[in-house]
Amino acid sequence: MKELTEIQKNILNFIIDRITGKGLPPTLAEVAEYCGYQNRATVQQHLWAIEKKGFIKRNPKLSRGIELTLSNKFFIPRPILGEVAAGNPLTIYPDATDTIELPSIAYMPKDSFLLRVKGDSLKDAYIFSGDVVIVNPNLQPKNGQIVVAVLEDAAVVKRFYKKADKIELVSENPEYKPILIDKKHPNFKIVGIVVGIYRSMDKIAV
Amino acid sequence: MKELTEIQKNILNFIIDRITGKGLPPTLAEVAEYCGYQNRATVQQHLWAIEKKGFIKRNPKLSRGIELTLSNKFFIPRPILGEVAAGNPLTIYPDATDTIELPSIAYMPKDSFLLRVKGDSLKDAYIFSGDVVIVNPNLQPKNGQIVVAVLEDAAVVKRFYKKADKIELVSENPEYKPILIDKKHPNFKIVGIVVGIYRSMDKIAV
DNA sequence: TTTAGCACCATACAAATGTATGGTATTATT
DNA sequence: AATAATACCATACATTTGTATGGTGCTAAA
Repeated sequence: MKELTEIQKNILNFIIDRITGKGLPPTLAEVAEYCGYQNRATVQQHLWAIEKKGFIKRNPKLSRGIELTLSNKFFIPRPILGEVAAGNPLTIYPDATDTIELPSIAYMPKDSFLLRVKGDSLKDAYIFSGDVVIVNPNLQPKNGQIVVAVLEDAAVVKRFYKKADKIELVSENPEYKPILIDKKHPNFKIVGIVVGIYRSMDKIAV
Repeated sequence: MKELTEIQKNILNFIIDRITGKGLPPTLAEVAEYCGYQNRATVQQHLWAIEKKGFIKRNPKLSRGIELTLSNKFFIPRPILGEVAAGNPLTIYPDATDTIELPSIAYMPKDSFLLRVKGDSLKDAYIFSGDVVIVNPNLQPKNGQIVVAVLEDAAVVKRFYKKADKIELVSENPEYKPILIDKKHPNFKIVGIVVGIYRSMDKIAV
């Protein structure tokens, strides 16, 4: 399978976003608008190139007839934004560091993103180093939910508990002590809520 | 939510089939063809009725702009083939016993299927009761991989090890003893390999 | 008896959609 | 120097698509 150019990658990612987000492949016009093109013929040519390289399949004459052919449609490559500490904080990298083949059954709400967990402070919540967590930034955290938070420019994954005027972030692992943060702490922000985890088994298989 | 008529149910099922099967909602013309109608206006009226009763949402002017609003527009109930024992064997039921809320974008690949794990014999492999495992029946098992096997009409999830003339299926949990099976055992079959697990977090959140 | 809902039909129309053709410019390879 | 691939543009065309309007029966409720 040949490599895609940067522009082709960009278009393919847009198509994947639409399919996994809205559940609806885009029309040529929608791709053109996203890319800022003045016509659909340019998109047509890009799609033809992407199809020739084997990443999509087009159903001729059919509106929105773009299918993904990635690994049998079962897995969709998605960027991992960075690594997040379950134990001690780590920085979230601004650019994607890695990609994972995420199963298409995994629920990816709009705007949500992936982080790979490092450390074992959540092992009693059955989340382990190497697991990929799906983070939804559009939800309000409830007590007991597992959240991703940024504290002093570093990210942590912990259980969230709301107290009178403070927020408590606790690890399941008793080795790590709970963190207490004032609600008005300037360098604290809830990034999102962990809505699911995915683990590929080939890491474990010998 | 009002009841649908038989015809409306039929159309809604066709729409769900298309979305979950092909990943593409149908056009009015495709529904009309499926129903044997001579025109799209009839479909339009049916869709209007189905939308009025709250089962779908239409995006005006947008081709294939039919969204499902069942429980949450992201999720569609899908059958789980059965429960599979990580500890003691359980039968795989021929009919769906339960449904999992899968994203509406979920194309299930032709042969793969889902099983919900019951029991704790795999807890040292970090698979827990309630997790959904993704099973691929088209792979040859390698030593150390986690497989789904049928033994005497019951299914188990265990680690696979190939011996000289026998197959050993072991649990991670020492409470359960390894199973040794002759390769030519008549009522033994490897169903597939666990390629991944998916866990929705709202089960765990308090 | 009137009204409402259901289940179709036919026809018409503007906009959207995929496709086709031909053009320009840049870059990398041969 | 020639060729191919990439990355756009403009214009045109036949279908497809969603929508609108109006009509015919039928059935059940008010």
